[in-house]
Amino acid sequence: MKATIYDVAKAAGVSIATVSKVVNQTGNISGKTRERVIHIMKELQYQPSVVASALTGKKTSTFGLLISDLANPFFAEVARNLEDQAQAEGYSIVMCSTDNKDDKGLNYISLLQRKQIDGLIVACEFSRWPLLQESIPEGFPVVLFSKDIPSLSMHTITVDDYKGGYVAIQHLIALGHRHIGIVTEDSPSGEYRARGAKQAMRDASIAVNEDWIVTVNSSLEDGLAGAARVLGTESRPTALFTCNDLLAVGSMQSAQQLGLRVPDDLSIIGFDDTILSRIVVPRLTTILQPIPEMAKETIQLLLRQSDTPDMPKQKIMFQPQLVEGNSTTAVVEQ
Amino acid sequence: MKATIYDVAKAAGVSIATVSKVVNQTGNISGKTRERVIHIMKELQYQPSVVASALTGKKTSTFGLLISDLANPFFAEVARNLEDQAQAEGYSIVMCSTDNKDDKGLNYISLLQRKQIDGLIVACEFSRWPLLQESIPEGFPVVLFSKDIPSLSMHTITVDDYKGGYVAIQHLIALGHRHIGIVTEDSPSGEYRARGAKQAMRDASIAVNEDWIVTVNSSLEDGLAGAARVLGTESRPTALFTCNDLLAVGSMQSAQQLGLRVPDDLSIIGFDDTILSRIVVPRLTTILQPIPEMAKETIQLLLRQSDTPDMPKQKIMFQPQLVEGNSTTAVVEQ
DNA sequence: ATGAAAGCGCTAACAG
DNA sequence: CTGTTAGCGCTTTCAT
Repeated sequence: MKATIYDVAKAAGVSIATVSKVVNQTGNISGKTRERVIHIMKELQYQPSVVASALTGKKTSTFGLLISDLANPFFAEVARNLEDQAQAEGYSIVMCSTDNKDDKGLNYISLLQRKQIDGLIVACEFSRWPLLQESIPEGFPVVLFSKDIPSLSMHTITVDDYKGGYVAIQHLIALGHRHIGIVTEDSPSGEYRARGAKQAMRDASIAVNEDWIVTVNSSLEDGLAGAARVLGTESRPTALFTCNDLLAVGSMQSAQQLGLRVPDDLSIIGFDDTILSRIVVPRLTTILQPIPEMAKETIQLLLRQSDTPDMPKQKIMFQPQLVEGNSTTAVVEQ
Repeated sequence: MKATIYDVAKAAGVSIATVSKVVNQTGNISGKTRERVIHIMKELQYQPSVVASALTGKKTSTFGLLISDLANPFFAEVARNLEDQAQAEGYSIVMCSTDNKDDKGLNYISLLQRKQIDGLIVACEFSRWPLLQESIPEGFPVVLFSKDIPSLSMHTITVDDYKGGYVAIQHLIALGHRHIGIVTEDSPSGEYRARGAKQAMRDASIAVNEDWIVTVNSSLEDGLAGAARVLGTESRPTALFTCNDLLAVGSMQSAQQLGLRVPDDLSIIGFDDTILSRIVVPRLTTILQPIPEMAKETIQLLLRQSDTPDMPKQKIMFQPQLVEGNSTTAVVEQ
């Protein structure tokens, strides 16, 4: 059987209160007894039970993560970084893929609460966001990761999607492109990105051609099909901005199928800078989200909420960053 | 405050034992009282505390997963599938990336034990495997996922790596290749795969050219560099078998840099069938691991171990499967 | 500086 | 069919 605090107390000839104090470094314990207790603990390989201590109102040192799909490279990277940061603070993370289904998400939330997690990171979509808000007790530590739902009163870590879209287009414009298409995803961040993109075009007095703007789901196939719709138009654009890397890769494949060379015949710029962008040839030009920093801030925000339950809600927005690959190039003068 | 079993009992005018019984569907409770209690539970939004019940010796309904690197697409997919299967059984998973570092792994194991997880899935490497064995109590549910360490007495779920390598080479041979290189990873499964590959060559009376066999770490760059070493030889092979998809992609890039077209000048076959293989052009021919089935069996094995602690150790080996992409083609007669 | 004792929320005999 | 009660392993006053 595993050793308990009683076993240690008995073997050390002290009370369990004393053992508890040396474990938690609380109260006043003489150097001698501390030594002795510590020695015995080693000997017995005593491991304090998180479960028991959680029952007395202490932390479980566990966070929950609701994520769209762990198998998606972008989210996998997010999960990995969150875990690293949590681990550095002595926390572990229970990860839950919701596929952006409200009921799955709500089920997980209820389950995680029963498990008494110390905080929740939401990195998935909800079709009815208020449900989320309702199912979480007031004052419970939560951070919305990488999505900003203005109607929700919650701490939020995002990248500036609008700016990201804007920067992407600026890059294309700087390369001389005047005919730009957009393949966007049907999601809040997708919208922001597209909106920023359009604004950049307007600010440069470039016509926004609605025929060159398509909204699709987020899969390779959708990217391929979406790009095909744009590229199949009579007068196709010379450059394409896609709202994420997966769509960008799909678009590259579409271009190839149509006999268009990237970047010579068509420049493509993606978003996220996932591993995919490094895999494809040519290396994708894309907009990077500073995931490590965002993850760090997320964990810190969660931690701070535990100490300060009624902390004013923060929205922290990180700046996206252009990563130049080889999928974009200067437009060739006709 | 959250409602406890006492609140429910009081509101329903029964004892906590009764409430406990209706919650756990144990004992005999009259229909009427059950109804009433259930009603009150809803009203109070009562959520039984997993922590408290775990303290009385019940399960935490939580598994731990030690994985090399969640951000790696292959492992991300493994994690996702494990989580799905666990979720279907009412379990959640705490995920821990170890980067294959022994100390990280051991730390996690100790932490997870303190959290009283019900089982552990090990999907990472250890340089000193016995450490693993030692740090886990006899009879504690564990499954080794996708790695077979013969010296360890543990339940194991693997794919037949040897066979996978064998099949890969058979495929190349069937296409007429007689000059085959291997880019393998420095890991147990990598070795099995390479070994199977060599055997297939011998069985077909094909010379195994050691100059065409390189062992590298597992990264895109390593794949690129490794392939370059092989392809740079005086008389390069017409086909390459790489021990995983990442290395395959790296090899494709190397081929491209050398001006070799895939598959016309060089056939490449990978291993794992990750998302990467679907991303690249041409679509990678690769050897698939049936991850969903493996994940399912893993969870079941964990579950069964809880019921039958002294269950005889099983090693379940799944069959790999060839997925034909466009990165391999018949060798052109000179 | 140390210990006794009362809980934390729940389960499981054991009574009734 | 329902309730009483003794823990589960730990934390935390409050005494000593």
